[in-house]
Amino acid sequence: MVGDDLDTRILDAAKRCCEQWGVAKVTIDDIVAASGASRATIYRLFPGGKDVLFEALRVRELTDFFDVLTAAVSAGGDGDGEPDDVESLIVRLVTTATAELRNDQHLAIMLATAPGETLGQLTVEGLPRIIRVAADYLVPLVKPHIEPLDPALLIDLLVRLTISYFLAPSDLVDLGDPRSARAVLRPALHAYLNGHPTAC
Amino acid sequence: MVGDDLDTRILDAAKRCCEQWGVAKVTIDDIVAASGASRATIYRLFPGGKDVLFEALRVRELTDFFDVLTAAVSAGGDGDGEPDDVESLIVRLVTTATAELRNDQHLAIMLATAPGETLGQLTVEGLPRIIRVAADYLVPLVKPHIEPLDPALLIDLLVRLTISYFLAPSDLVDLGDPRSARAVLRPALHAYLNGHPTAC
DNA sequence: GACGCTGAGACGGTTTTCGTCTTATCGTCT
DNA sequence: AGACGATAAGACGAAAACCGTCTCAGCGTC
Repeated sequence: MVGDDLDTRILDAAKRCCEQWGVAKVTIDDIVAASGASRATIYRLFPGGKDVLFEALRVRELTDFFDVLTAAVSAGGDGDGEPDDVESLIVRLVTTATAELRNDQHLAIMLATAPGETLGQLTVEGLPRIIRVAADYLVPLVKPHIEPLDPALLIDLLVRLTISYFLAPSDLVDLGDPRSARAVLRPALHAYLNGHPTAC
Repeated sequence: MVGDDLDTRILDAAKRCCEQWGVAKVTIDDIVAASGASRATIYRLFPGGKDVLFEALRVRELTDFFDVLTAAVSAGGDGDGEPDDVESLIVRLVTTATAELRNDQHLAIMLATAPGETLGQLTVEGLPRIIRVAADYLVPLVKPHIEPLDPALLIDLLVRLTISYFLAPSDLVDLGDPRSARAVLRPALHAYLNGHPTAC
């Protein structure tokens, strides 16, 4: 932790400050105090101040998330020689992502201490980026299985569903459970693959 | 909750703000927004601003605490006709107070989100007031049993012990457990009653 | 209708925060 | 050793946030 890069140290400090006070209440000086870096250094590494810094933090959190997700999904291929069918791949993506969200300590704290800010990042301002990064990571994974259809649309849909069921769990569906996830996704997925993208 | 007194509404709002951001980061405008009261009203009810307001909040929390404590201890008198011996009374006080501290949701949140501030209120700046209020409530309870000794000294001691064991539980003592509490308190109590206030 | 209480918010003064800049220190490379 | 880049510390003026007070309008009560 101590020997990390300077920018990592600063982002970690910003993350801690965030958890304590919420983005809105954190000042650059708080991050200076928490990171041990000097004000000048912070502005050199993140020119633009708080906005740029927290933007960088969000990007890092997001890529970390998808690094873990893709690693877990790739490693978890059952036989790991023969690729599974699309449906199994999708189910594994969704269930793993759901589990990762539910285990995310930082996210839980942020939702508890600054629900407004955090919900915004998950559902409004932040959603386009989430979908973009998700596409970067996951399109290559699913594309070979569903060509020639557009994989980006599928990912877009899955991201929205996963986040919605994470934020507001349903009595009828549990996307953390492979059985339930498969039951929900199968019809939509087949419709999609047969050229009838789900209504909406 | 809505029909409460204005000052109660404002103090409740201040409490919520506190839990979210810690006293240091809360502004009058935050409390205005959270309470629905206007800035003018807040300054009229708490002339002096944030300091006075949070002071009032601490006093309220404190008196609430001891209201609950004395009610529980009084009601919990085993036969409730014949008064117990001093030792049993003291043990009941300490165990009940410990349980109340451990169940205090607000206190737990404050200790988690603003440990520095909160610890200060429990151990340094705030301790004199805690002891003073404790004395107001508890001296009448114990005085009849230990006259002609000074009950204030005993209360002072018990407050400090209870807070210390709450903040830093020991492997050897559990002041939430009557058996353990009695074992710890009996020797000190007897020494005190026999005119040898515990060394220190 | 007069009166008191309250919410809304304007206002100037103060404090905090920002973003830049300078200086001193430290480690590294030559 | 000496030059150099990176960094911590913190000074500085400008901008923003915050404070405490004040006015005013709305609303219920007498």
